[in-house]
Amino acid sequence: MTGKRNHEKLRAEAGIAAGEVRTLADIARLAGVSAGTVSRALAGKSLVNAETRERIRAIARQHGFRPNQMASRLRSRRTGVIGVVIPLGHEKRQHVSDPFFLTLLGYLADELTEGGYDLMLSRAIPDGTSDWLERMTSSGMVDGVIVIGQSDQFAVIEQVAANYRPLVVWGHQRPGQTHCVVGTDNEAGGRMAARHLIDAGARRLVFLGDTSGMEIAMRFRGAAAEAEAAGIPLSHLSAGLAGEDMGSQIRSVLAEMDMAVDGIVAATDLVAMSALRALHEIGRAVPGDMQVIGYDNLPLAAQTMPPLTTIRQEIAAGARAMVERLKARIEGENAPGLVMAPALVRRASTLTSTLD
Amino acid sequence: MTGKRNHEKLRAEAGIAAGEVRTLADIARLAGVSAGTVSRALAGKSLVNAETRERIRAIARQHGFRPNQMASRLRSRRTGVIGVVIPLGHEKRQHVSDPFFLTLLGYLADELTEGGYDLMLSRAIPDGTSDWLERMTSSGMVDGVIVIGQSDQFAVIEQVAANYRPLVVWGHQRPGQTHCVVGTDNEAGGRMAARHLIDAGARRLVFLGDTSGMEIAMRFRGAAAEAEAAGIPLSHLSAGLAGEDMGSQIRSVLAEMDMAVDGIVAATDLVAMSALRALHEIGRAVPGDMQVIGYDNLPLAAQTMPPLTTIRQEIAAGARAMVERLKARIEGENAPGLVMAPALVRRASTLTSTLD
DNA sequence: ATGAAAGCGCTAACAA
DNA sequence: TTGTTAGCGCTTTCAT
Repeated sequence: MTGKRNHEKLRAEAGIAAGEVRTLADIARLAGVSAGTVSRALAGKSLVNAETRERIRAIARQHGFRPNQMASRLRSRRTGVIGVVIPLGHEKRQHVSDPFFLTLLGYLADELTEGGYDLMLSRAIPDGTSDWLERMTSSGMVDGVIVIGQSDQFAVIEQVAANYRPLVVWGHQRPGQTHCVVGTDNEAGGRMAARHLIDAGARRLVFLGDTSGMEIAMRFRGAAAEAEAAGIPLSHLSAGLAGEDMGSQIRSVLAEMDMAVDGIVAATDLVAMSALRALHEIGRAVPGDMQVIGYDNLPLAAQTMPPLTTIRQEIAAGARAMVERLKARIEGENAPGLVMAPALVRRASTLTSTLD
Repeated sequence: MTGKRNHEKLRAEAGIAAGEVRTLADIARLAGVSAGTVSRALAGKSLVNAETRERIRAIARQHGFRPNQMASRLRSRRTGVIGVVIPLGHEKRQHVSDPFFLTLLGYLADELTEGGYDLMLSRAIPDGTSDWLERMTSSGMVDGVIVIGQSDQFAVIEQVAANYRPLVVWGHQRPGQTHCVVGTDNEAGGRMAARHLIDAGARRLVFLGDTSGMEIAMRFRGAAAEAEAAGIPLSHLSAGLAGEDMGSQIRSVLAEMDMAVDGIVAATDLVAMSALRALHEIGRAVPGDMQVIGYDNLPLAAQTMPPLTTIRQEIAAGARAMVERLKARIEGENAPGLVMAPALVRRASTLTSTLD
C-alpha cells in the first residue's frame, strides 16, 4: 500500500484534514456511487437517474465541492480558456497602459465571459524571438489566442499563425498576410482625418505620433497621401510622444513650430488631448488658430475642451468580431479577418467644413 | 544537413510521423532516454547530465515542443496562475470600463508577470450568492485570487475569505474584517478633499457620486464629516452618475442648483471631468465661480482644463502591495492588509488655500 | 442507469 | 545520473 501511504503524506503536506472532500471520489463515497456517476451527475448529463443526480448535487453543494478544472480540462482536452497577449515591443515604458488597449481588453473580457470562456492575460515583452507568443499558443493552457496590437512583431505573428490556427489579432491588415486580423482601415482613417482638416480650411498640417507601431504608421501614411494630393504640406513629429510627459514635449515643439501650421492630425485621442492642453498653455485658440483631430473616439474625447473631433474605431464591435472569429477558428473553420471602416466624429476642435 | 537527415532517421525508427511530437514521451523516444529524464532536462534540474540535457533541449527546440502546462500543473499541484476578479455588482451597465480598475489591472499584470505568474481575468456579475467568487477560488485553476473592488459584495467576500486564505482585495478596510484588503483611506481622502475646498474659500459644497459602492460611500462620509465640522453645508447628488451621459445629468443638475454652491467634491476624476465640461457649458468659471476636486489622480487629471486638483491613490504601489501580500499568503503566511494614506495633488481647478 | 477501467501528459519518489 | 512506477483528479468508453 505504498500508493495509499504516499497519498496521505501528500495530503498531510498540503495541510488537508482527513475526511475533507476534495475529489469526485470523496463525493462518490458519500453518495454510495462511483466516481463516474458523480462526474456525469455534476456535468448534468442526461444518462443519469434524475433522483440520483439531485442527491449527488445536494451532497456536492453541501460540501462546497467543485470539480478540479485542471484535471477536467486535461482529461477532456478542452481548456475553455482564451489567452490574450499584449506585446509591448515598441513601447518606451514597458507596462500596459494604453487606454485603447485596456478598453478593448474590457470588452474582450465581456465577450469571452458571455461565451463561457475564461481569459488568461499575458503582458509580453518581445525579445527578438517568437517565444513571447508561442509560450501561450503551445502551453496547452488555452484553446485559442488573441493578440492585442501587432506592435513591431508583425513577422513573428505571421510565423506563428502559419502553424497555429486559433489566433486572432487586433491591428493592421496587410495584403496577403496569413494571420487573421480585426481592425479598422487606419490608412483610410488617416486620409479622412487630413481631408477633414483640409476641407475645414487648414493649409499646413502636422502629424503628431510615434509611427513605430504599424497602425499609427498607416494613419500617418494616409494623412500624408491626402495632404500631398491636396498640395498641403504635412510634417511629422514623433519624438517623446510615448512617454509620461508628452504634454511638455508637445508644448515646447508647438511653441517653436512655424506659426503657419494650422492643423494637427493626432495619432490617438490621448495625443490630441495633450496637444489641446499644450495649445491652451501657449495661448493658441482651438479651433480658431489651430484645428485638432484625434483618433479612436475614446469616451474621454467627448470630455475635452473643446470636445474633440476624432476618427472613430468601434471597440465593442471589434471585440465581438474577434471573439466570433476565434470561436470559428477553434471549431476548425477558416474565419477571415475584418477591416472595419473608420468614421469621422465631428466635434468642436475643428471648424465646420466649407463643403458641408 | 547530416544532422537533419540523422534526425529524420531517428524519427522514422521511432515510428513518429512528422509534426507528431506532442508529449514528453515522444521527445524521450527521439532522444533515446526516458520521459522522466526529459522532464528533468526541460525543467533545468541539476541532476541531469549536462550533455544529455542539451541534447534533449535541442530536440525539443527543433520540434517547437513545450510541456503541456495543464498536465504539469495538475501533477505538481501548483498552477502558477492568479485569478483576478472584477465584481460588477452595483454597476449600471455590466461591463468592465472603470479606468481606475483597468489601470490597476494593467499594473497587476505587470507585477504578476514579473513574479512568474499568469493572470486569469474574470468579470463577475454577482447574483446574490457567493458563486461568482467561489467558482474562481475552488476551480483548482489558480494559486490565489485578487478581487478588484468590493462593489456591494463585502459580506460575500468576508465569507469566502474565512475558508480561503490566498485572497487579496482592493477596497475599503473595515475595522475587524477578515479579508486582506489593500487600498487607500477613503474617508481620510474625502475629508482631505472637503478640507481643501473649505480652506480655499468654498462655503457651500456638493458631493457628486454614486455611493452604493463602499469606497465612494466612505469618501462621502469623510467629506460630510469635514464639512459639518466646519459648519459648511454639503449636499449629495448621485443620480445618473454611473451611466454613459453623466455629462448631461450633471449639466442639468448644476444649472438648476442653488447658485450659492461654490465647491464640488467629485467621487472620481471621471466625474470631476464631466463636471468641468458641464460647468464650462453653462458658463461658470473654474475655479473662479466654482472649485472642483477629483479623486484618484489618473493620468488624465493633469490633462483637463483647468488641470484637476485631486486626491491621489497610488495605483502602481497598490498593485505591488497586493501581489506581495498574495504571494506571502500563498506561502502560508498571514499577511495583513494595507491602508495607504491619500495625498492632495494641487492643480488649477481649485484656488490656492488661504492657509498656505 | 451505473460501475470498472483506462488513460489525458506530466512529475517525483524510489530504485538501480 | 537515469529509468521505473505510481499517481495528480477527472472523463469516457465499454461492459453490465
